[in-house]
Amino acid sequence: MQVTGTATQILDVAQELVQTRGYNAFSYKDLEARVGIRTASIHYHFPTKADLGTAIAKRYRDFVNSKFAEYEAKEVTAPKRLQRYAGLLESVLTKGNRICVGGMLASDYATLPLEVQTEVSAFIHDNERWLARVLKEGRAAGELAFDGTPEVLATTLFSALEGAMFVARSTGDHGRYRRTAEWLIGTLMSPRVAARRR
Amino acid sequence: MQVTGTATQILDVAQELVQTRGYNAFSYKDLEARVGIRTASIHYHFPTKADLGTAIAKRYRDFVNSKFAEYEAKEVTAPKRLQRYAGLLESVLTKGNRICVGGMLASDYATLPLEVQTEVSAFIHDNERWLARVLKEGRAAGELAFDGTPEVLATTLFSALEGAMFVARSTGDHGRYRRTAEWLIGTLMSPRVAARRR
DNA sequence: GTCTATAAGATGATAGAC
DNA sequence: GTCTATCATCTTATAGAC
Repeated sequence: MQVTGTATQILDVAQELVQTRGYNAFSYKDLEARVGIRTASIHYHFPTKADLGTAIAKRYRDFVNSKFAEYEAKEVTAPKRLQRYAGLLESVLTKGNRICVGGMLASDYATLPLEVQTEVSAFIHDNERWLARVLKEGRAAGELAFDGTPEVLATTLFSALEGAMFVARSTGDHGRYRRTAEWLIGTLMSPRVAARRR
Repeated sequence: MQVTGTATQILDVAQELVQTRGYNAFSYKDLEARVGIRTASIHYHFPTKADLGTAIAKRYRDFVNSKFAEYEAKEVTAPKRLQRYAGLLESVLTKGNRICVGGMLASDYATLPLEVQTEVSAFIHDNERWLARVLKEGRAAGELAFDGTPEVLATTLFSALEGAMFVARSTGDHGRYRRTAEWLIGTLMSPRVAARRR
């Protein structure tokens, strides 16, 4: 049985609409039927759309950050941690053709309220920072081999996976996401690349 | 001195708004002041927003396809052709913080009129097909070295560059795009060719 | 907390005059 | 081709009753 509070229900529904349609393509009216209360009542919980957008972005960032902690606790090697990360985004894509909240809001960036923009920038920063750390440790441990700095590769990985979600959705081919993720991680583990570095 | 027709002017302004704000975040009203005619007049040229969106997408796809031909004519090696391609998107980003029309519309995909969706899918297909061909020929010529199929790497490259545009814009750091592009192309270049470049 | 009622403005589009 | 006028609807709220 669902014991979820109204505010959480609103966030759940609104987040799904952000992920499928984008920030500018959903309205309080869209939430009405799905949540089961009137738009005026939704405004009670989230006075403005900026408040709602900020809450969605903050909650999602917290969620992903908690996944980082989980992957570090459960997986010992860098390749496994990267696979978990790629798998997280893949599950988002698979579950209702959704896009990562961070990636979708990044596409809406120019039109977002300032507070939401700040959250989006922070989300990207969190992701890239974690990826860079995993990459750095993985290279130090000899589990990964790559040229350049962990930071550059981190932003490349993040960009590629987020972009792949859009591409997969627009081509109706989720396999495109999976193959992109596998190529990226596979290349980082490749002996050929390892050999090149010596 | 005039030269540019009204329809073209409308397309120019509307395209810029698509690239900066997205399909759902601009209106005929936004075009009014910038084009210098009333919304009713814009409806004369493009009866519905779907017509306008389709025209923007088609024209942009033609433009990019013409660039493919140009790069093949002007550049002989695969790395150079890829650098030109990455440079094209970089110029889009640098010129007014714009996003590639294809990438931005891919982010709006679920809310697009069917005709525009079809154009977006075709745009992605065109880009991936050209990239796959360049990659395949480059590997055959010994200019590039990579694991996996040209097709998988093509979709990875496209996803990464499109994603990097969003990331660059949301972080206010265009350098992120450039470094991503350089890492990707640099990684593909064989040790032999890479050594020759120094 | 949720409702009805209402508001001001935006939006996509059409009719008909010039 | 461009205009004014008008439209039905949507959007983001706010006020006040229950």
